[in-house]
Amino acid sequence: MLRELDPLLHSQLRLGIMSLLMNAESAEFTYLKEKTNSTAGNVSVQLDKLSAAGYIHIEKSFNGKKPLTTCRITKKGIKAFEEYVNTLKDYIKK
Amino acid sequence: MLRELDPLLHSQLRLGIMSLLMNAESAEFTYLKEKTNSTAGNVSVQLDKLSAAGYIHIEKSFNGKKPLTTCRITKKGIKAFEEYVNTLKDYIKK
DNA sequence: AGTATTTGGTTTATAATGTAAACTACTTTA
DNA sequence: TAAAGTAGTTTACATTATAAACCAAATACT
Repeated sequence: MLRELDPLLHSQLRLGIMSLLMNAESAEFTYLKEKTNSTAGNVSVQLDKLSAAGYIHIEKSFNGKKPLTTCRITKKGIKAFEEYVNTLKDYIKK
Repeated sequence: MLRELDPLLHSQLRLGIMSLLMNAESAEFTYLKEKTNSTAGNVSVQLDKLSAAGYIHIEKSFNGKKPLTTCRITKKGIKAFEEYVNTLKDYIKK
């Protein structure tokens, strides 16, 4: 029987963000927005959800006078991502 | 930049159904319902969507007097599934 | 100097989607 | 013959994703 896929990760944009954060020590808001080819509003909402779940850590600071949002994946986030990938493999294997 | 994931396939239940159909010549409604651990209503709706997209072919017949719904993946469905998996790999690779 | 425009976001409203509950039709069992 | 089971479909609701609208500050025009 097929196992459940973590609904928080099974969303194109959130999965994309998590994927990028798995491969970088940290990433800025604008970088995530560009790489996922998404809108600022959508990225903002999804970052909040990932943060609320404890999957990422968000730090808000300033680059001179411009706001700067930096994101990092947490240990919990890494574990969740890896579990998601393991479960997913059952779905996509031939 | 991350590519788009076919939204028709990026749904737990539809992906599960397609995964099962990729690995079987055909499958009955009740089999799909059990393997995906889903409800009949949900399976019915998602089968219709996959069928409307031309990803599967649905045949309705009778097993004696009981209705029997049999599903088969189409060439288009196989292609879409394979493309989905290829795109997805960019998301889940480290 | 005043006013567009851009940057870097957040909040909110809407559209789309998934899901289960309710229903249909027929069959089997008590 | 009434109740329960099988095999689904339809419909209504709740969740979700997404973009539009908005905010605050900085920079660029004229």
